[in-house]
Amino acid sequence: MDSLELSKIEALKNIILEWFYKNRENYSFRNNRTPYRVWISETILQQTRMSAALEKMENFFLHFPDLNSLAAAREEEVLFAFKGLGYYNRARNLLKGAKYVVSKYKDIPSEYNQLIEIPSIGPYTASAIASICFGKLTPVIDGNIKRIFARIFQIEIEIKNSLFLSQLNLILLKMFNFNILNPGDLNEALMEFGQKICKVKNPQCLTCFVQKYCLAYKNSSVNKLPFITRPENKIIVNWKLYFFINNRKVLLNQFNDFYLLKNHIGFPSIIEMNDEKFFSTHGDIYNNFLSNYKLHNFVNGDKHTITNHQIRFSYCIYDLKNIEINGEDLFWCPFENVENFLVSSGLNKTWSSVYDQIFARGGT
DNA sequence: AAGTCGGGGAA
DNA sequence: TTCCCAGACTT
Repeated sequence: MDSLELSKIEALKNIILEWFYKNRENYSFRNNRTPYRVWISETILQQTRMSAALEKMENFFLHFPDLNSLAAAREEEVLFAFKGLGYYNRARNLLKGAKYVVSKYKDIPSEYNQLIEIPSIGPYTASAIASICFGKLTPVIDGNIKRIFARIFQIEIEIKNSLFLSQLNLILLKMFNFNILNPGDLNEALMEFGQKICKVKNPQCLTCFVQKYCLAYKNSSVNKLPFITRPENKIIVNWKLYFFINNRKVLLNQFNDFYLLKNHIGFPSIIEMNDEKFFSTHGDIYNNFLSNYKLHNFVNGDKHTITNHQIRFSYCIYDLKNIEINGEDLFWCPFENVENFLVSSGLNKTWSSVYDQIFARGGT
């Protein structure tokens, strides 16, 4: 039985690798594969669609072409290079990681056990760097890998269950235990197979070259696998924004411990959800406006999603001419520079439409 | 072990 | 509308 399993795993490995070498995409991040570039590209790809990641990756490398330039950066610069990508702690942790590597190693180490100690690098990224850059036999586990093996081997266990992971690791251990010339290629082949053929929706089973090995196909359970528990419904959030205008400048607010987008720069805000309220600032602006926000007329703006929050933006515009502002977390910013401070897509979208309105009525 | 953290493309 | 993606970190 075990020998049958082994020969099946070896056949799978060979057939997927063969497909990969004929059909692999020429993604830009596959050029010039230094450990630094692999680290950054794999981090940007986390939980991010390929097309979106590809656009932003080159921009990041333009700002920070190598380890030392990243390690020397300010956090706001790194955050801004991550503009629109989401999960912004990835950016902060990249900076922490770069500083850590520079101080401890000077360059990125080659062993999995060293890599995983680096901030921002978890099991997936450590395995990716070790295999792609250093030829280590470290299988990566991402959503693709979980899906294709759950299907091929009919693993009917919820993917967050540790039992699922142990079964998957057993298979991967066998697959990566053969004489493999380039384990990095195998990792990428498995992921690309999941991305292009064994897709979440509309898997290409009828023409799939793995079909005869696939238990889920045999048992018509492809669309039921893998087992994934659905997250709860999104929390409805009302996010009220104040746009204070004065002489073609708008008042920006450094969020500190706000409810969402912590440490981002935005506009003075109130977040309402159920019976809870959160205020983005607590100085004069809070006393004169935010504390009595229900007296003001807010106009509905865009909808936006942040992880498990469904956000409804609304806003009002005030001319704050001749009013002094106190608060270390507040500052005036010329209209044309605002987009250099906003990182989140939701705030960018809202500012863009508000700016258009102000411009349409002649500016302020 | 469970909760947190963005955004957008596809169906 | 709903789903979920080349995950890591905190609690």
